[in-house]
Amino acid sequence: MSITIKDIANELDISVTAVSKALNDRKDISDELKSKVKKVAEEMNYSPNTIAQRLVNNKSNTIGVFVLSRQPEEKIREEENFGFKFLTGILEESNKRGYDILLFSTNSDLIKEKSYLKLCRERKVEGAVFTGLRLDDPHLEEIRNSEIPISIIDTYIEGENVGYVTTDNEAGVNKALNHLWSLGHRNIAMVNGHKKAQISKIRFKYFEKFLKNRNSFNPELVFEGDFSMDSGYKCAQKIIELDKDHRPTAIFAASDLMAIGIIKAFKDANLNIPEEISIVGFDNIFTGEYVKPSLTTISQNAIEMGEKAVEMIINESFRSQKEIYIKPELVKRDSCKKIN
Amino acid sequence: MSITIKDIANELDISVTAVSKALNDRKDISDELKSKVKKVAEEMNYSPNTIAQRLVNNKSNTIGVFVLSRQPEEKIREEENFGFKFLTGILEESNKRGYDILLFSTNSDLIKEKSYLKLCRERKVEGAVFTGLRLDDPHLEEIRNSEIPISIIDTYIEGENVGYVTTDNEAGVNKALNHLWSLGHRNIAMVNGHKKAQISKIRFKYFEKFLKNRNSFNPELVFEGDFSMDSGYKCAQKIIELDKDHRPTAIFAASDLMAIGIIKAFKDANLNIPEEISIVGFDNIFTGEYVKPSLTTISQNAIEMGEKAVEMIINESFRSQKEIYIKPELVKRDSCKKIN
DNA sequence: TTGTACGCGTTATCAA
DNA sequence: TTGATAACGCGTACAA
Repeated sequence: MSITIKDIANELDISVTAVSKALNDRKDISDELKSKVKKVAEEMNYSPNTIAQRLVNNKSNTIGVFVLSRQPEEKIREEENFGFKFLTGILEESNKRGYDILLFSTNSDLIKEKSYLKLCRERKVEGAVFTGLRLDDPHLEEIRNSEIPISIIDTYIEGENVGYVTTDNEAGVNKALNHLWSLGHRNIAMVNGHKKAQISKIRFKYFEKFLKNRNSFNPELVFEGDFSMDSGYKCAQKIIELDKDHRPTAIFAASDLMAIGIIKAFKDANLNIPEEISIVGFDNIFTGEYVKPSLTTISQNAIEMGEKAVEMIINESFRSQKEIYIKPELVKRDSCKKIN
Repeated sequence: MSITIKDIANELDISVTAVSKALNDRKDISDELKSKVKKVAEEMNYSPNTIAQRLVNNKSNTIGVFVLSRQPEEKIREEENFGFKFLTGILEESNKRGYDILLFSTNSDLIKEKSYLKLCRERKVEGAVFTGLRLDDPHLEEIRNSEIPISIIDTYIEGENVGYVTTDNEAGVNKALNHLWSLGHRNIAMVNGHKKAQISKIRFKYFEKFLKNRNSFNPELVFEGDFSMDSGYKCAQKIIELDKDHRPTAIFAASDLMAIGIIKAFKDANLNIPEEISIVGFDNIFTGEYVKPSLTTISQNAIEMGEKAVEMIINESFRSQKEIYIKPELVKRDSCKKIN
């Protein structure tokens, strides 16, 4: 049994009210008593019971976080989990502001039998952050109607209490394609993520727009992966099978993992990169710098995205701004080459 | 204001006690009432208030997790954070067993002004998992004397309620060195982590033992890094500066990040790997497969380590076993070569 | 300035 | 089988 304010009150032979007030530095209590109480509390190694405080204050000071996996679940054990990148920002921002982070896993029974929102409501979290939310998630409608403030990274959902933090995908796609275009590429393929991720649709939209504006869009050069390395590899194989005439000179991949898979496939087919084909990825994961050739990519500031997601929930003024776009950067490395 | 059992009681004109019992499937209540209550609860979209439940049951069902950074803090934003690997295991195991995960960040003010244990006590967590705990941590003594069950990944601390989960470092070091030894290497250097990490000391101990047993230990070939890539790079520079006669033919690095830094340094000095020198890392991070040459390394099963850390806390029988060693594997890739 | 009494939402005890 | 009451630890009107 731990020490409570009652124990302190008994020790000093005063009321629990006095102790509570003293510990909370209320001004309707003498400095003398304050210091006496604090001293004894210290001596007795008292820790306030947050649970009781939360109950009486009707405030949990907690934010729920759902790190779902963008990639297929069976692969997150091997590959870099991009979702955790956001977590760094989420964590620091929350703790800095005095909020606890309650973290939920993807494939727990918890989530399978209870909805995200039920988990949140039961714990009285004051907000929730989602990463990796898919469009075929069974609880989407519920999120839309949430009475709890929610911010979702990389998935836009219309809803009173739902905010959106994402990379400025239009800027990102344009930076990638501008880079390729300026290198002379006119025949550009896209290896996209799966359709269950909204960013796939969005990135495709801007991809299409960019090339259509330049009369260079070819729907046959759009391939669907699932963000994983494997899927990139498989899409690349299809590209390799194309007639030399129809083969694109460059590929824009919607994730670095897929880009790495693509590089692998080309290597396995004894085709050199960037000589045979140029590749641009998306994410700027750590590994991208170390593949051969090193990967040109669009860098997402995942940590800042995590921070903003939290800010949006906590900060009232922020909540009026329900869409936040983080600027991406083009990271030039060696997987692209000027066309001759 | 959310719905409480009181609201349900009013609605049905019965007592809150009856509602509570019905919702908890107590057997001293009629099936008829049970189903009636459950139906109404459903209709009213009732969610139990976990906070109140926890207060009255005096059970938080929560585990605290501290992901501290093994690498220097300023680098975790760029480099792969190995700590998050453990998190996957911790999360799934906890949620599976019905426990919530409360996650704390490294450099929050929270941790700076309050001790880890104070944070835990206030929140009444039933156990805590630490990763990346350093030997110069100011709260070490407090952890040792913790009244709350604690499991620490990769740092052994003697203490009534303190458990230890780690890779079997002796096996790991031996696998690495046996591999090099069998390739003919006799002049082997070590690039270790900083001394603030216990695994550094342990890995060094077995490194020394292995080579002393074979009369091949040379203390001048032991270098101290800090697990980061930079530090590996710098240690490698020192090795490169050595006379050709004294230069080792192989390096064992205590982390893959350092190993990658080493590879970089050698490349920058126009020295080929594995021709000039063989390298074995530790961790098996994702990137290791993609550096050139790909990195031979000792694979840690971080996910299993996370799971065990949680099991140890929750499972009573497990807690009697306070040390758990997870088997590492040698992953042979291209950074080692037979000596001629 | 201090203390009494009540309530937060829930469960447990015991009486009806 | 059901319900009144107390309790968990704390904060807060309001009274003293």
